[in-house]
Amino acid sequence: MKTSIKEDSDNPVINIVFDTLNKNKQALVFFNTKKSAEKAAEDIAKRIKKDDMALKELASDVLKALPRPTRQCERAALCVAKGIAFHHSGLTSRQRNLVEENFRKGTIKIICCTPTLAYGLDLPAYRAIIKDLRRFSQRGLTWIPVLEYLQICGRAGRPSYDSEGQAIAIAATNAEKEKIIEKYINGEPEEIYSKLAVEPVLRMHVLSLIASDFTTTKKQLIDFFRGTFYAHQFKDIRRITTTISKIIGMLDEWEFIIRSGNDEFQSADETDDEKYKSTLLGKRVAELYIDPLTAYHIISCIKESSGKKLNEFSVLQMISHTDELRPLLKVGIKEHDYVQEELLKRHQFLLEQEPSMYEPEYDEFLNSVKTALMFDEWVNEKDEDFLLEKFNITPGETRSKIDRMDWMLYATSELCKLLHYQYVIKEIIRLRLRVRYGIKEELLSLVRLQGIGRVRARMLFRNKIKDLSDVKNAELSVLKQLLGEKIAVSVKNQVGQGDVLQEKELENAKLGEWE
DNA sequence: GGACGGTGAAACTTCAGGTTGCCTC
DNA sequence: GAAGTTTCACCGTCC
Repeated sequence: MKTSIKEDSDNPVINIVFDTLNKNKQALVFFNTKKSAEKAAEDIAKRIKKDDMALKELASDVLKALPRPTRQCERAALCVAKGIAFHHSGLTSRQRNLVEENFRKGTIKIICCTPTLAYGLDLPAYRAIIKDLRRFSQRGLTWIPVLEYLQICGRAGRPSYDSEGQAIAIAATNAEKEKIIEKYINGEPEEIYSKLAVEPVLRMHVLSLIASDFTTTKKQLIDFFRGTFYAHQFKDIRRITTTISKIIGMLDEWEFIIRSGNDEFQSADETDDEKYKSTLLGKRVAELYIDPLTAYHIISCIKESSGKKLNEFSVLQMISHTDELRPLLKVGIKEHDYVQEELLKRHQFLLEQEPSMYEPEYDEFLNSVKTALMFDEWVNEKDEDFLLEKFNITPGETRSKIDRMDWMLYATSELCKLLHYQYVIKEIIRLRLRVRYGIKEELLSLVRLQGIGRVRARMLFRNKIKDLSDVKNAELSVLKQLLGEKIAVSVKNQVGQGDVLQEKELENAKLGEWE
């Protein structure tokens, strides 16, 4: 099928987008970076003159997704006001939902996005326009997999909305056009490969198989993996057996499992009868669903901490330096000195051995320090806008990092409980609440109230209402002025009935017990 | 003559995304 | 590898 598109601009994306708009249809445009998705949305929005009340309201919602708008919120709102949006992991979840909902309603006509929108969403796009088929990787710019290309094309003309759809790939040169036709249109999708033999993945599976008593001997363990897709695909169980041996050794050394039978774990045939049992600690690690290596890292750091000075940076850096927090914030060239200076100030609080500058892992270590510094600012009540300017982390990414830090702090507190590290548990629980709310210590008691988060708690505190008894003593009229009628009444009820503290960890974390 | 501002070329920098625990309304 | 951003030299204008 041939379609001709008017070329009003030298930018093919803009031409196709306006052609789509003229047909009164909607489109998703895929880019390989967040920046280019945002820029394209802005370029398109600038060319649209019309104003629409509904869109203006929507733009204001997008702008107000955070207590203080970031420059990203401002850009997003300006685009949305013209019916154009960008969509990537950096948006807050509220903004993402607004964009998706309004695209579905037809209020938003065009979304410029990264591959976030390629998976799982059913949207009424007539066209999927693919601007970039190459993406930066460690080997430079590489072509995206055919499977991903097909996934993106599948976004156009969803059966629930349209009877047909178009996928348009943009080529910069003739050679690129040939390549696209050959690789993506006439080519075959890649084989799917099992990633089971990768150590971190296997580590978690081996421990959980043993912890759940699903496999209790080496023979059972190997039989289990013999039945997996990995074994089916590679027809070679030897490689996986070697990795399993290594992992069993580690899990044993870290005291997550106990072996009995043979002392040595050499090859499959000799020691088939070796039996495994998880320790209490190993069972908990498996239940917490964290990488055993992470658990070991945390446990060794906490062990090290006895007798040492400990502060929030200690714990934040310890957790930032785990696989679960990846990808970490990258230390840019210009930030190098700043991060190192800050590290020097906090050196005594480090729980792990600092790698030498000349070791390859030093960069990742510095990244973990930068990530910890970002969390440190967050628990000292810096807002998303500040974090975006200082650490170049977008609100959406901030949120996802906070959620993961929250989960890992929970896991850490559970491990400490099991190991009877009483002196750190309370600190960790307090820190977890501070991370969750983004608050300093002094607001901890106020955020225990429902409807009170970092902003309202700070407002109360500034007005000399510093804890629950102050809330109790405060005039309702004063609270109403500060919090609005509904929340003021609810807060009063909560202190009156005294049944606010239902959450178990909050119960444990009662201020009195902390000191 | 010097401060200031505009311009454009060159140098520099950076680059997608996601699941898990547990709890409560 | 490409696009966006920063830096810097150069030039013209104004006081």
